[in-house]
Amino acid sequence: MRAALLRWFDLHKRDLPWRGQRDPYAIWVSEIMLQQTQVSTVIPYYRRFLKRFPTVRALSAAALADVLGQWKGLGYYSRARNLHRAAQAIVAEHGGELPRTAAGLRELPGFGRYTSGAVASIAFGEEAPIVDGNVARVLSRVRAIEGLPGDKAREQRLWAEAAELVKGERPGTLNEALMELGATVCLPKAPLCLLCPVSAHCVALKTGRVDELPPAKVRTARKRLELAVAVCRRRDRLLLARRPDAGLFGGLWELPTAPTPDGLAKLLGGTVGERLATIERTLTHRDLVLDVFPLETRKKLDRLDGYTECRWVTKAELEPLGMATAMQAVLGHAWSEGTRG
DNA sequence: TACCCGTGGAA
DNA sequence: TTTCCAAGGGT
Repeated sequence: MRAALLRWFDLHKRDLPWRGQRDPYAIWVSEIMLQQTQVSTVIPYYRRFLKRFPTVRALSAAALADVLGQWKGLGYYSRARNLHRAAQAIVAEHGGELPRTAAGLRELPGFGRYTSGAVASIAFGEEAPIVDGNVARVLSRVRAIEGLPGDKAREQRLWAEAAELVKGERPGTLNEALMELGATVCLPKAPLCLLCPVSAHCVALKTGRVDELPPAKVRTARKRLELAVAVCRRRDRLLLARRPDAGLFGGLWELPTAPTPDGLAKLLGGTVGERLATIERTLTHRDLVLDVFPLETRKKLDRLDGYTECRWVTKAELEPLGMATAMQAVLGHAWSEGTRG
């Protein structure tokens, strides 16, 4: 099975920008960006990021605000904060070089079990196993491993199988091959078993259970989160505020937000006008509803309760700030509203 | 352990 | 339109 995977990968692997070079830093960046994010989404971000921050030292010397600005729109922003923190730790404690083992990497922020194994195997050739969504699906089928995602016995079995499989020549390539197979052949629905290099080893195929393995994750219903957002303007500037580092949209900039319009008046003073727009966004676990209001106030507003800092910015100054996609949609309305009257 | 954290592609 | 879920980690 191992030989079949490697042979298949050598012939059929996609040509991706982080393949074909051994810079551990570049491999690391790609692994972080690819967490819960599809390849096609990552590619432009990866290129821009490596151009802007070409080395660990360059990243560690950058301001977090610039890193979050580069990450804008990619989601799961704690990844960017942890990447930056880890770069600083690598410079401060490891002479600017990534630790070369999974165990060493695991100590750094943002390196969990998967990412440590991925970087250690792909960049440094360690026989370190990985189990991501792709590998879990492939191994569930090939070995007919039962249980729901998250089930402890199932996870343990998957990691044990992955650990067994990675031993031997080219462990990093073997890991990449498993993921590539899951991403392009062993698909969640309607897998392409006729094209699969390991179909002869696949218990699920042999027993007609490909469609029932692995079982879908049980998902809880999304919660509705409705917020009032203030468009507070002075000449050609809007009032922006930066959220605390932890939690939803952590460390990102936004128009000041409160649970209700009254809450906005309390936060900013002044008078709330008629609703300008409502923006709805669906996140994995939330239905986000943003009601946008104009607000006029004469208060000084050089700081705001619940925010790390705030700033009056022009459209040009706003461009590089880290910001969630939902808030960028709100800003579209805010600027167009201003040019009208 | 259970829950939190974004976004977009695909069917 | 809705649902799934993607190279997961932190708390």
